[in-house]
Amino acid sequence: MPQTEEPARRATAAEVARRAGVSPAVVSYVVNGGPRNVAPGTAARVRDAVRDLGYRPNRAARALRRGSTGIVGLVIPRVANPFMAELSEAVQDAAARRGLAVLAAGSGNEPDVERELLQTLPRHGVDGLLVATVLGHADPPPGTAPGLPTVYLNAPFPVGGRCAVGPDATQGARLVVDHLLAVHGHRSVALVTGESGARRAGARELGWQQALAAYDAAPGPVVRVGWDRRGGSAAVAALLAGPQRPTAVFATSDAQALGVLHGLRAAGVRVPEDVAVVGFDGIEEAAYAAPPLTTAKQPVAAMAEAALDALERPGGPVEGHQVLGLDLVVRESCGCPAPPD
Amino acid sequence: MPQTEEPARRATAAEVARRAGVSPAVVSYVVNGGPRNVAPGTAARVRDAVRDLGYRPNRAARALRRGSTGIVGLVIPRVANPFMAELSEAVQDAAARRGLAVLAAGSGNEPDVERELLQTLPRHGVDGLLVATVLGHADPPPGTAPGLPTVYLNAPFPVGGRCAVGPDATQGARLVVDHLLAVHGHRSVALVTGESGARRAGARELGWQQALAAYDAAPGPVVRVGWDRRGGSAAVAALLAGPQRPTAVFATSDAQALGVLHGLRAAGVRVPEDVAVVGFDGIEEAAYAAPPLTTAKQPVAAMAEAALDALERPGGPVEGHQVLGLDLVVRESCGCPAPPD
DNA sequence: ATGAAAGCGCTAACAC
DNA sequence: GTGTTAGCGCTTTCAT
Repeated sequence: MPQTEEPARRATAAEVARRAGVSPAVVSYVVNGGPRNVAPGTAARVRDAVRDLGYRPNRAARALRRGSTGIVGLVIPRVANPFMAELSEAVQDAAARRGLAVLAAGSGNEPDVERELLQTLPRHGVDGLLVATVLGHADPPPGTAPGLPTVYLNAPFPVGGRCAVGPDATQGARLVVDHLLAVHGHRSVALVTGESGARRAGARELGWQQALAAYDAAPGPVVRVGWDRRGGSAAVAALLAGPQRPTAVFATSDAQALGVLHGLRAAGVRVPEDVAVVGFDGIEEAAYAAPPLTTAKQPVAAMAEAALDALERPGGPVEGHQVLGLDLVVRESCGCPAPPD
Repeated sequence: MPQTEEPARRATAAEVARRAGVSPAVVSYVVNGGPRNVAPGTAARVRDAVRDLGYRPNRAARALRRGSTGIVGLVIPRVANPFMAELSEAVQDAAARRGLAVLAAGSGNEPDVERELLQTLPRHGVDGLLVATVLGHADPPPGTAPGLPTVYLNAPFPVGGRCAVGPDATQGARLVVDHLLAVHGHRSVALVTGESGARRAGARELGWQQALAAYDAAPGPVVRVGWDRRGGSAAVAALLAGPQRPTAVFATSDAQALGVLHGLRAAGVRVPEDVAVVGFDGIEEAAYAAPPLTTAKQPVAAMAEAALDALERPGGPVEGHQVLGLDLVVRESCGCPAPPD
């Protein structure tokens, strides 16, 4: 066992100070790089002592004293929702770059649970809160602890009186639907989207309408289902039952689009030959669908950065709505050819 | 604005005490239900004051005093890994039931980052650590902070000197491969698994070998690739290139299996007609693959519960390895018929 | 049954 | 440039 045995009990700043022959204040100055200067020699002695003792500042004490913990809370519907998982990862990465840790909590899509999370997370001493809802952001938004910096993430619309960042959902929707119309000549494009009432559906729905309008195409059938794969799968019956079957489908989330693909396959309908399908989100899974899904990719990394920027802004996040553009990712489900090997 | 305006600054125990006409000690007794008794009338007054003031104990102060935070750390490779997302969700749910919060951090599959996380997470004041690696658990395991309760999650093998809980990976692998052999009569089953050196591959590989041996079938080709979809996809070339093409493929993760499906489709090979494919993990996505994937479902909820039980055990987690069984989930990729509608 | 008071470990204002 | 010291808000021992 050549390994140096670390002390079971953690060293305190006072112990470091004693060992370095200085006062605890100086230890603090050195560890935190301020607020007062320390002579180079002294600082070196302190750093040695810190190393020798394996000293790590006690987070709780620091938090108590400073009133901040270096932890941000993240409220999402479900981590197992693939898009939310990718967004979470982006948030974690961005947070890690800033020396912040992320306390994530899933609401299970339950507004009540979400409301409760907004109460309990602050109790865990988070410095700020990132709230990403699928259900759509109610107006007024559910109250977060007053005084706790909060930014709404993945918000397609402004959130009354709050700071929000999100995708330019209308632009993204227009992008994929326009592709269907312009490149593949579709004129009957169905919409598969979330339960009505969710404001989030609105922005994507609007993009679909706008794209259609630009080509003088009448809106195809609209079917409202859950935001997940199961919802998309369930939508297929309605899609196929209508008087005239649409030639293309725009699903407002990739999960729904994947469900649509699944349902279509079970029904023996070929994609893209019989019906073209496009999604929205740009999750990794979409690239591995059969056929690979054409979709609009959300700028998750940029959204995460923007949200943390807003959260860390001195003076707190400022009311407003920052939207980021999406990119079109063309694959085969729209009817485009597979890329040459 | 009928809403009661909450005070911007949080109420302290002292304020509650003043309002209830008692001492801070009594507030603590009431809030924590101990360690001393309080007269019912007094307790009621305190509870009223707590409600009126919207009092929430300051976590940092409590943590400082008690030396525990109610936060457990979770180290995973990537949240965007679908299986890890489902495992995370299970951990979060189980933790929430116990009043614990989860601080999750992804290592991006980098052993160095993981080692670093094991150092930094404790600094954030977590009470315990759950470590779930894909890379396989090195022996000896990377050192966590001494004295910090740690349990290895998703560990298919015992972790030297540590507490570990994981799937009975060998049994799970046997389950799916046996299905291929017994029900569908395959005798040439290829293995798609992770980079060699990862001990985790071993358990699943062993199950494959055992199932084959039980039927006197020779081991099919083995191809080692990354644990993700891309790995599975990349494995296809090797699978198809061999002297005699296997009639079935066992991929040791669903992600790999999904990649195999993708690669096979691109190569124009039909599943299950030309080649059967089975996976391992039981992620939601598998149900929506084309064709829907037959797989072994990991008991994520039970593993999460077991891990937290171990973590919370008075006296700390105890060395050992607890394995939980998997269930066979039969779908179409093995050659079984689609369930009647 | 209740209160007074010490102190968890750290930071930063203030004194030298 | 460095030391002294007063708390941050809470829990809990000890005294009443």
